[in-house]
Amino acid sequence: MNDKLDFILALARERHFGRAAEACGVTQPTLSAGLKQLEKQTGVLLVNRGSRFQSFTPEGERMLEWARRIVGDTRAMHEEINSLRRGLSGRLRIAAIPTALAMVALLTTPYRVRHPNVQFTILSRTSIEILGLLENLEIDAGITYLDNEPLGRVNAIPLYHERYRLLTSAEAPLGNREQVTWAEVAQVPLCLLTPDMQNRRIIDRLLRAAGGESRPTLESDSMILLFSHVRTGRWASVMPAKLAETLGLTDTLRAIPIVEPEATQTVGLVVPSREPMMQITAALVEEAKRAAPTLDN
Amino acid sequence: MNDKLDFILALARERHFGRAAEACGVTQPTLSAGLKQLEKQTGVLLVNRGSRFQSFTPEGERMLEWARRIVGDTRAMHEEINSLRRGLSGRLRIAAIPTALAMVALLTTPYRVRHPNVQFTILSRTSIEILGLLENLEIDAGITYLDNEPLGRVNAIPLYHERYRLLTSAEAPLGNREQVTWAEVAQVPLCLLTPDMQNRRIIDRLLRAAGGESRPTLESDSMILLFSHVRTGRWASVMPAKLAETLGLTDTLRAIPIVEPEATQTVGLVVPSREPMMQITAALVEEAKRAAPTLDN
DNA sequence: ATGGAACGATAGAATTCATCTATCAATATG
DNA sequence: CATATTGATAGATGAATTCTATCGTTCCAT
Repeated sequence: MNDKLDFILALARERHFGRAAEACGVTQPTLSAGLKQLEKQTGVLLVNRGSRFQSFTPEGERMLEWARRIVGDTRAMHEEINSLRRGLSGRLRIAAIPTALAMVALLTTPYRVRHPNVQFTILSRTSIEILGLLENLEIDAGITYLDNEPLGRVNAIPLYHERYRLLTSAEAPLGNREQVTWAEVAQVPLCLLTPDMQNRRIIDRLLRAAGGESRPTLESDSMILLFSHVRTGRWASVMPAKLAETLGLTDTLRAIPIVEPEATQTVGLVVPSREPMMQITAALVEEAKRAAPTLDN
Repeated sequence: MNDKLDFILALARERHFGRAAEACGVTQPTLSAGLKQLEKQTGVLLVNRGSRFQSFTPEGERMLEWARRIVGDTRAMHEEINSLRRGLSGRLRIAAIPTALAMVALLTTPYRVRHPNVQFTILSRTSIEILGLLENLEIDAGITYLDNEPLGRVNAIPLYHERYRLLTSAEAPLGNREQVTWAEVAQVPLCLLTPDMQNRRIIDRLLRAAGGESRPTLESDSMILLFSHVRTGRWASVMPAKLAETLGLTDTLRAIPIVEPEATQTVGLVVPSREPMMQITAALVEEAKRAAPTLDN
């Protein structure tokens, strides 16, 4: 009867019977029947439905909470038993904000040395999406901003402080400066992430605080796209220092510190706060604690 | 697949396939098949068996840990969903040490006023057994000594301090005293609990510390039996003050404080330390916290 | 209004899965 | 050495799950 809990988790994710069924690898009538069975067993309506999925009832919400925990524990159990047999193995699912993607390798590389049988899935997501995925057990860990959004029921391990650089060609206006102010940056046409990204919202906030306005010439949800534009020498962008370094600077491409204020954002690892942790996740937390001191130059 | 976890819990309790099967309400082959299925699924041997149950493998022990948690959470989930519908209901299973049995009513009575639909099962057990039952989810809460045994993964709520009285007829030797010493008590023939009870071991320890020896004339595992003997006026016993009061004193039956030292033992409620608690258990904890200040005169 | 698409519920058939009874082999016990 | 106990195995039965196919609503665009 406990495997039906997968159904209600999937339904919470998809908010759609058909898609939830597909996600569970069953047909839609099967999922419908499973939910109906849960409802019959508890004697309570779990889902408000009228020709389509509407919402969970309060009882459904509570069951959802428990289901997350129980399903998570069940997975953790199997994972741990497996580990006892042949060391840490399985697939570690991570989601990171785009600006942090470049540094994920600094965690995964030493991780892989220690635990060669673990496979990785790494997704690029917004900070909000990351928290949702964590909540729904669709990922094991996230890398995101720790300061702004309320994080929910997760453990956070700070990794480094994001510092901002104006990324621009040496020939462009401001291109020869040792540092620039946010007020000056506000005057430059920029390539920035789309507004659903927290990085963009942070930069917008800093620009506004400096009396400027954010009117980016170009928006994208891909850092690679932004960077490739800047690299032509005809565009400019604001990027975290670490990312700019990773992507590579040239003589003509400069990353100029932005001051007044010298803003920083804490970026860190977030994992579900469950006791005990899945070993595969615990090992990542270990790696993060090991790496953190060396990251923050 | 998750309902098979019941099997391994039962097997841990009974250490016997047949009895475990009976406890689960299935036949022995069913339980055997269920375990074999778990082993096939995880690919690990869980139980060492050679013509009979021997032990769990390390992997089995780990799965046992998880199974306790998962099964407990599953129960808690159903219980909570039920509560949302028609208030707190279900059966609250408590085990208490014999000397604390009399005061259980001080918790259950106000509990019942607040939650009339909850039924009770109350068992008399030794302190050791109580911890085992808690561990195996066979009871929801225990009432036992908090000071001595290591408690394990439980939350403890102190209720009161047990103080000791010599229970004896007024005509007997020492019967006219306002207080007696442990050394004096050691000289009297006593009715005491059997040595598997912690209360007995505590008293033995106190008697020995006073230079005496414990040679009780009569042993029993039932407080009622002890008390009924004392009541005849021809026997004496050492009992917690609270218990003596509850059972009722008469002109000829006196409860004399024992000093040098004036020993006390903390008695309290213990519940599984799981987050969140089952509501039915949480309500008992509330009751305990409410009652505790008024209990310790 | 009306036709069509999307969504979830329902019915009935096929099949898988769990459980039972009966029995066996191995081991412990006297 | 005889017997009882314990857990594994085999085959039959029955229950439960899942599937395919279809239906009734609702929503939306024409």
